[in-house]
Amino acid sequence: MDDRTGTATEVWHGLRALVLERHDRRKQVSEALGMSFNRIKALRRIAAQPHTLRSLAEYMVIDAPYATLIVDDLAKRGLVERTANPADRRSKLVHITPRGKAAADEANRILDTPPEPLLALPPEDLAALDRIVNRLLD
Amino acid sequence: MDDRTGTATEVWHGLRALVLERHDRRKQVSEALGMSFNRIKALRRIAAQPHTLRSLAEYMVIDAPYATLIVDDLAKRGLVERTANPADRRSKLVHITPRGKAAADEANRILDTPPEPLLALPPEDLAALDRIVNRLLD
DNA sequence: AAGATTAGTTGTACGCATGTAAGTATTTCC
DNA sequence: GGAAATACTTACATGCGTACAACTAATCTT
Repeated sequence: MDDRTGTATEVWHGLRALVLERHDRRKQVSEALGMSFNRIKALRRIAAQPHTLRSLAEYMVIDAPYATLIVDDLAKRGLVERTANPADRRSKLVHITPRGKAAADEANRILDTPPEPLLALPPEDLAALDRIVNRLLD
Repeated sequence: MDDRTGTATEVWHGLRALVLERHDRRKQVSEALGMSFNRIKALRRIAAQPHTLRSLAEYMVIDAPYATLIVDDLAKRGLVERTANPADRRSKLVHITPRGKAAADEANRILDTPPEPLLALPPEDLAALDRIVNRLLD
């Protein structure tokens, strides 16, 4: 392993530690909303835009029966609703309810709040990080 | 939200996307080793150094019965062994076997390999990222 | 030495994630 | 118009993660 790969490995290790260990909020948000993280993931997705069960399943990388089960659960909680899809009467559009929107907002608030050390970074470091992360996502 | 917080939020979002979505290897490593990610986490920890069940449970943030279950499973696979703890005969030391070490190495190889975009970064960006990530971990 | 504490195990229970099979309604393809 | 494909649902099975109660063995406290 050359020096370059060594540094990259160290950086990758650090990034994983930050996101998966040091500042993981998945348990916190699950407890706050009283549902599994997978339910929350589906809820946030539906809050962003209505989905058919099929497109939701694709996004979540789950099978159709499990998508049905998750939407059933969210609907039972009053957070989403199934409506007819005018474009294809086989499928149904799942969209967010006001209560669901509030719950999704709360989840996003918890998940998206940057960790304190990130806010404490010198402005030039934060700017550099922003630029580099965006490059990595390209 | 001021500009600073806005940038930090965007960065945090990007970091989460990189680690949790774009380059998540947890499923891959689970399939490669034929065991759940939690088993692999315990295996890697024991490979790094022997642990009592108690210290393993503490590290994993699980309760004692589940620690017993995980170690039972790893032992059944021939990856770890329980030995007497000379310092305290109530407890047992769980240490890695040669086969377990090989499995842990394989898991680490998969998990620690930096994503391609990280390796493709200009050297000065990689160095800056290394410095900033280490600062975030302080 | 007796009682309290600690380490580990066993059993039991429940929710969640995942997969498979089978069925209905609707649409698409020929 | 009939066959095939698609969207969704229902039912069932299994492994995993989490929690709690009860138990044994060893150690610590006083």
